[in-house]
Amino acid sequence: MSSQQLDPRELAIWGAFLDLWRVLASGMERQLADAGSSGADYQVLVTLEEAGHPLRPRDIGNQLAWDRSRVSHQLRRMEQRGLVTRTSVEVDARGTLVALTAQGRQTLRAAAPGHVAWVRQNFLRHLDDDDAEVLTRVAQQIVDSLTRAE
Amino acid sequence: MSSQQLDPRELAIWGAFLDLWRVLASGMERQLADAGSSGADYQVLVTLEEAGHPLRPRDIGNQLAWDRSRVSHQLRRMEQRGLVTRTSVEVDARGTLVALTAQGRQTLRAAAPGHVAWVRQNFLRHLDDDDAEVLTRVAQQIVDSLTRAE
DNA sequence: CTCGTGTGACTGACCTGTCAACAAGGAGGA
DNA sequence: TCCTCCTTGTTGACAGGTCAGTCACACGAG
Repeated sequence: MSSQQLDPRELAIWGAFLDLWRVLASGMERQLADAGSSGADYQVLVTLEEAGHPLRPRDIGNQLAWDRSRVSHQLRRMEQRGLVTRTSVEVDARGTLVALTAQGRQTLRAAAPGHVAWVRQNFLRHLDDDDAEVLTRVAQQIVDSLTRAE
Repeated sequence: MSSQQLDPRELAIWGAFLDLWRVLASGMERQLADAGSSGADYQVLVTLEEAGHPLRPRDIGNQLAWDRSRVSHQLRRMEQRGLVTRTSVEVDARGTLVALTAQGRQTLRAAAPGHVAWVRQNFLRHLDDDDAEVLTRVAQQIVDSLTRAE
């Protein structure tokens, strides 16, 4: 029942999931690279575009569940590449406002359709309604459980 | 049918999966760090232990689906930390043999039970037989599809 | 034999992510 | 006011990963 090793049935499930994880991660990253972006850049760009207005690093971090340090490093790199700007004008003197540049918006527009098509083609297409229900329910349950446990 | 955005139903599925991915990755990495290891170290240690004898970097790479460069960097770091040794004695003069050290074996023994328990507690526990069947089937199908497409 | 091609492994440059430390600004109570 | 504590954001050091380039060797065709 609780040995030191996963039994074959457990291993088949967990191994299949790990393989899925690996090929989806590398495939998605490759697709975004072909479109001139990257996973991290894309997530930040989408977050800013959907908000419709400049955001503080804190809000980006909350949205993506990234820690402050990661957000800061990522924004510095994206600023150097001309995708976003940071301005310190703010009510809270600690704060920074991060805004999309024209180039950032254009990078997002160039990458988004291919990304959406990739997700449909390589993930959603393989799920019928019942599969999708199972996957969504299980995923939410695991996320809830792990999030509450923190 | 094929708009530029994911519709709400698609987004619920894909978003749930991305969240699952994120919490499992960070949780698993944290658990292994608490046990004195890391995801990359652990995979290499398990591969070597299960083989039961020293392996060549090529074989480790094939087993884990890592490229040669990644394997080489990882082994260099693990050798510096005393987890493995590399010896150049070999029939094929290009080859290297990678072996576990006592410390490597001990690190694995210290990490394995907690890792297995973590996978059961945070992943397998949430899947009944039907869920597991759906997940395994879908994962294999997606992996096959993406692997063949390379 | 030797030439060409493929394989095994390493390295350096560079990008990404985590952690710990830090600086500096708010916010509230004694 | 002053003290304390929390929040925001940055940075440096480091582990991890990808990519391109390099070197040595293996091996079959001719």
